[in-house]
Formats: sequence, structure tokens, C-alpha cells
Amino acid sequence: MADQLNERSQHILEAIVKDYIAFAEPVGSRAITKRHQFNLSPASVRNVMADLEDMGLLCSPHTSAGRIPTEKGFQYYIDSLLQVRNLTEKERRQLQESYRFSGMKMEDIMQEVGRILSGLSKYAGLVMVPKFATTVFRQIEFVRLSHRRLLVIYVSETGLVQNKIIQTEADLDNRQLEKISNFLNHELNGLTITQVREKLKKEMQQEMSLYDQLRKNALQLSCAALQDEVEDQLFVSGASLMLEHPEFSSPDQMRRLIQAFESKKILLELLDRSQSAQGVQIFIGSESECVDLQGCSLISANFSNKKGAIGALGVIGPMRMDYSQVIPIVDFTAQLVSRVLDDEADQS
Amino acid sequence: MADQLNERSQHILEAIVKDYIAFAEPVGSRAITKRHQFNLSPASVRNVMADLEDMGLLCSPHTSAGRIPTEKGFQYYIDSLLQVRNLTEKERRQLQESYRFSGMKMEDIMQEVGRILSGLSKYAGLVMVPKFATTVFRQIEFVRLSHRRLLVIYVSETGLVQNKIIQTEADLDNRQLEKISNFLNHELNGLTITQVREKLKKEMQQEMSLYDQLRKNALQLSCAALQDEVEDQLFVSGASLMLEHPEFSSPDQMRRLIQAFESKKILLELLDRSQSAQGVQIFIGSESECVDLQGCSLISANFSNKKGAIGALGVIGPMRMDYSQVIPIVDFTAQLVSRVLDDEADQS
DNA sequence: GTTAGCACTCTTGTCAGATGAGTGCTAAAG
DNA sequence: CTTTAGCACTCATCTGACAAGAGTGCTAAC
Repeated sequence: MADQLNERSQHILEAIVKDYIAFAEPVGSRAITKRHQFNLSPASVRNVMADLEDMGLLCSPHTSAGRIPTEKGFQYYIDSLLQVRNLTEKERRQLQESYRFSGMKMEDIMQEVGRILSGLSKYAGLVMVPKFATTVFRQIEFVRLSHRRLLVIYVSETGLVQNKIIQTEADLDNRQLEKISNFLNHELNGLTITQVREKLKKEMQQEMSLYDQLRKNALQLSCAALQDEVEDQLFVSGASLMLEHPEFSSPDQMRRLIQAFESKKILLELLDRSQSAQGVQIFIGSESECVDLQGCSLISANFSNKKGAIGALGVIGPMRMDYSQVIPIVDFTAQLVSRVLDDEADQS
Repeated sequence: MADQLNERSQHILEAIVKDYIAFAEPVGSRAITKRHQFNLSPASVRNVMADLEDMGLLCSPHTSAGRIPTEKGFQYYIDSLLQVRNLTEKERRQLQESYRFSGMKMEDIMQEVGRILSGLSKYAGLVMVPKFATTVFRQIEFVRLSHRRLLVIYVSETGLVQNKIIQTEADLDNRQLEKISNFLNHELNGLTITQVREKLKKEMQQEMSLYDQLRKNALQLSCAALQDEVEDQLFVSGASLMLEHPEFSSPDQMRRLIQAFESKKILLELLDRSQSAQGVQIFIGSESECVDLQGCSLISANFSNKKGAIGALGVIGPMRMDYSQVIPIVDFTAQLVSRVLDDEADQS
């Protein structure tokens, strides 16, 4: 598609997108010739603009307004015209400064990363820590709450902690629980939760034939503890910053946007999609297939440690977002977070 | 103050407040005589309304609009005129039905309670679980993440779980950690976290003289784990429902409201205040001393188990909220939650 | 191919006038 | 002395008209 446009059209499209990003208003032919130094008259620009509109890259809200880029126009801009500026050394250092998370637990780190993303970009920051299922089992502990209620705590290799209350059939005392947890810790060490589940399932089928009471109890407990899916965790920061932008100034759009942020479901789906890919991903407007997020773009990237992908983070803002600024921020942040997590893994 | 008004004035004030709650529009003298069966002409009603305005209970947005209740007017209505309807048996049963939380951990319960509150009231639901400091210590566990990084998990008597990553000076192996946790569990059992902190502080002062290495390690670890304040947790549900109401229809007010909800700080302060009191509390409008929550009211109540207050929950809505409906919901919900928590405590 | 010129379209803002809801006051009725 | 009908007055809201301004598309000239 990049080849369909000659140089002049590209220049003009770029100018329009940039001006629209800057001013959030339809941009007209005269405005462009003024602000950018083409040696062209407004009339010539108009001709090009008409072509671009025919190609579906621009549209005009009404006859006598300027043009605004369509979704396709933004897409083209991002794919072919956008030059992502690199972060200056100073900015990199500033970012690194904010990422001193040693001694914080996973949840708090993620919350904080979201806040930083939102603060830097002036849009909403998202961080997702995905389903526990994809993490590697490290340790399980039992805390006896009452005679048949147990608190199960399991820890992943990356330091993620999940806890859950389960009811037991038998009343197990602390000595027994300790034995069970020792047994399980030894038995399940190094497996992903998904693998753990499979293993448990397999063994459960043979359970009838088990004479070893310890093993039997252990099996039952761990099944109860790990059986159901734990939901993805999503941290959202700075949703209210979105409301500052003129495209969401109507009460109706505000409501929709806030609802979308509140339900979190849609955001999770989007981030989940980016999970599969490498590097920075950009979802524009209705790609999200969600009415409530119409007019929004998401810039996301995965973070991981040496053992593989852990989660995704990103920034969500109006389609008219300052991509050249936000993309490197998201990119570098994902790298930094990955590094932080790696460092922690290294220590073990 | 209740005595300052004669019966007629009270009736009229009540009618105005009710109509304003129902229609969210200034109510005029004619409208009142139509909707309510006083045997009075609009003119008479007008006289009374003028008096009520002089007393600061009503105000008019402009000369030719009807009157709306002031904050003071709402206050008077709630203090003296409001008749809280009781929940029907059916409603009680429905509520109880939704409160089957057995086997859920504290956090999830609270999240769910918030959702239910918001769903029933059609306003925003709040649940606060207060600082860990006020809870009773039950158990501490250590999980070794790497050679000098430990995950500390501590559990309160009510089943609250907190975890934290700490750096240790010495490299402790699992055997040592087990001894330490056994020691601490025995030593600190039954104390509130505040008491635990005091005790640790006292013992730390004598630390120099300690020859017992175990004790020394235990002290250091528990200090690192418990030293800093854990923040109150606040669960907010249905904030977007607030945006449906006409008083927040202007973009500006929406922004402010969402900001207030996002920061959570103000909400926490408000709920904290209600912590000290018994029964249902009502904060009206600018009582909250917060511009962003102008025009809002909070109805809150504490919940507790036999060992004392645990947290607070409530509903936040426009000042023009349907108090007679929401108050019993909040009240009964607090009772139900308390009962659920008691039941769990009973089992131990 | 480029551009100046011009007619045309459509939004925005303003202003006047009409409408209607609601008030406050006064004077008459109960 | 209380109540109420009547009336003048205020003020927000709606309407239509009109002007201004921004921007376009087309055409003809360069």
C-alpha cells in the first residue's frame, strides 16, 4: 500500500496527521500550506486531499470543514510514515531511575509501572499479569484457619503469590499439613501450573488404588487449590487523563469510555492478543471491535524474563495519540520491566 | 432544629425533597400542589417555600425556576422527615442468597460485596478493608525466593493475607526459616499487628544483648516484614453508574468525579471517618470537604466480627439519592457481611 | 501541472422575539 | 388572620434569521 502514494501525497498525509494529532481539529488546505513549507498553493493541496479522501485515508466531517485522517489513514501513517524518535539518553536515565523496584512484590510493581506509564504518556497506562496458569510452580504452603478451612498460598517462580481458601474433607493438623506441603513442593517443583494440573489429573485417575494416605491428602488439597482458573490481573492507571482529550468531551462518549475501563474485560482481551506477538503492537480504533473503545488506540508490548513471557503492558489513548512519543516509552518500559524481572530471577 | 418547622412546612419540604429526588429538576409550587394532595393553592405553597428558602433549606437556581433542596435541606429531611422503609422479607432473602461466600478469600468477598451494593442501589458501591494494623496476628510464613530474598506471608485471624518481599542480611536456609516461623507463630499469636510492632520494637532495643541467633534472626525478619504500614484496601464498583445521573452530565463534573474515584484517597478518608461510629452513617455533599465530590452523598456502615470492627462499606451517589431505599440496603449488607465473617471465625 | 478566482456549502455565533414556567406582591375573600 | 386569585415581572429556553468565516470543488487561465 505504501507504494500507491507518490511523495507529495505522502508529505501531505503526514502533515495532516501530525496537525490533527497536535490540534485535534479538522485540518484544511490553507492551514497546511501555512504551517508546513510546501511550495504549493492551497488549491493544489486540495486536489491531493481529494485523492486521499477517495482512497479512504481521509474524511471530512462535513463539506466545509477540513479533513481528518480515517482509521486507515492513521494505519498508513504508522506503517509507512511514522518515524519513532529515540529516547534521549536523559530520558532513558530518568525512566531507569523510576524503576527501582527491588523488594516490592509483583502486584505493587505492576501497579507502579502502570502509574509511570500513565504519567509519562499522559494517557491511560495498562499492565496485565496474565493467568497464573502460565507461570512456573515454586512453592505451596498451607495455613490452617479452622478445623476444616485451609488457606493455601502458592508462589510462582517469578514471585507471584496467589492465595485461596479451601474446605477440606478431613481435619488435618499442622504436622500433616507440613508433610503434605513438603511432599508437594518436592513433587511439583519446576512445572508450570498447567503441567501441574495435568499431572494432578493423571494421578487422580489412579487415586483409587492409592494406599498412601499422605499422597492421597496431598492430591486432594492441591487439586482443590489449583483447580480453577485464576483470572488475569489488570492494573489501570490514569483513566481520567483520557477524559481531558476533546474527542471524549461529550458526556455520552465519556460514559462509554469509563464503562469500558471499568469492566476491564475488553482491555484484557486486547492485551491478551498482543501477548502472542513480539515487540511493540499497535491496535487502532475499531480494530478493537468494541464500540466503547471507538476512537482509541492501544500501544502495547510484552515483558518477560528468561523463562518466557510474563505479561503485557501498554498505553491506551485517543487514536489521535502522539505515537512517536508513546511508542518508545512503551517499548523501553517493557524492556526495563523485563530486565528487572530477570535480575530477580538471576538471584535465585 | 426540627421544632422550628410547623407541620405544613415539614410536609411541603418533604414533598419538595421527594419530588427532587424523583425528577432531578427544580420543583415549583404548582407542581407540588398537583402531585401531592395538600388542600392548598400554589400561592400558599409559595409562601411556605419562601420561608423555607429564608431558613436556608431551599434555594432556587434562578428566579423563574422552582426550588431545590440545599444541603441543609437534605440534612433536615434525613434527620427529621425520612422514613426508612424496611426491606421486605423477599428482599432480605434475595440479599442473603447473594451472600454465599464460603470458601472465598477476603479480597474476593469484598470485591463481590461492592458489586452487589452497586447493583442493588444503582449507585457506586464501596468496600474498605482497613489497615492491616488493626487485625490480629495469626500466622507468618517465609518462602525463600533466592539466596537473600524472602517472600513473607502473614495471615490475620480474619483470613486477610498480606505478602511482601524482603531482603535479608544473612542467607537463611529452609530449616532455619521454618524454625523462625515456628518461633514467631508461637510468640506473636493473638496479638494485634500494632501490638506485635510494639513488642518487636521493645525487643529490638535489647537486641544487642541477644546471644540467641534464632531469636535475633526472627526479630530482624519480622521487623522487616511488618515495619511499614500497609495501606487500606478499597474496592470500588459501578463508578460509571454515577455518570448516568443528570447532576453529573456536564463533562467537567464527570471528569472531577472520575478523578475523585480514581485517586481513592478521598473515599478512603470518608470511610475511615465512618469507622469510628456505630450503625449507618450519612455524609452529605460538601461535608466531605472535597470539591470533586460536591453533590455526592455517602451512606456507609461498619462491618465487624466478634473480635471487633473490620472494615466499612457503603454506597456513594448523588446527594439526590434515594435514601429510603439505599439506607436499609447498606445497613442490612453490613449486618450480613459481619455475620458471614463471624461464621468463619466460629469455625476456628 | 499549477494556481487564482469564484460560487457554493455548511458550521458557528449572535440577536430578537416568542413562549412558558415560576415567582413575589397585593388585594380581596373566607 | 389566613388563604387565595390575579397580575406584573423575571428569566431560561427555543426559534428563526442573519452575518461571518472556514473550507471545498470547479473552472479557466497561467
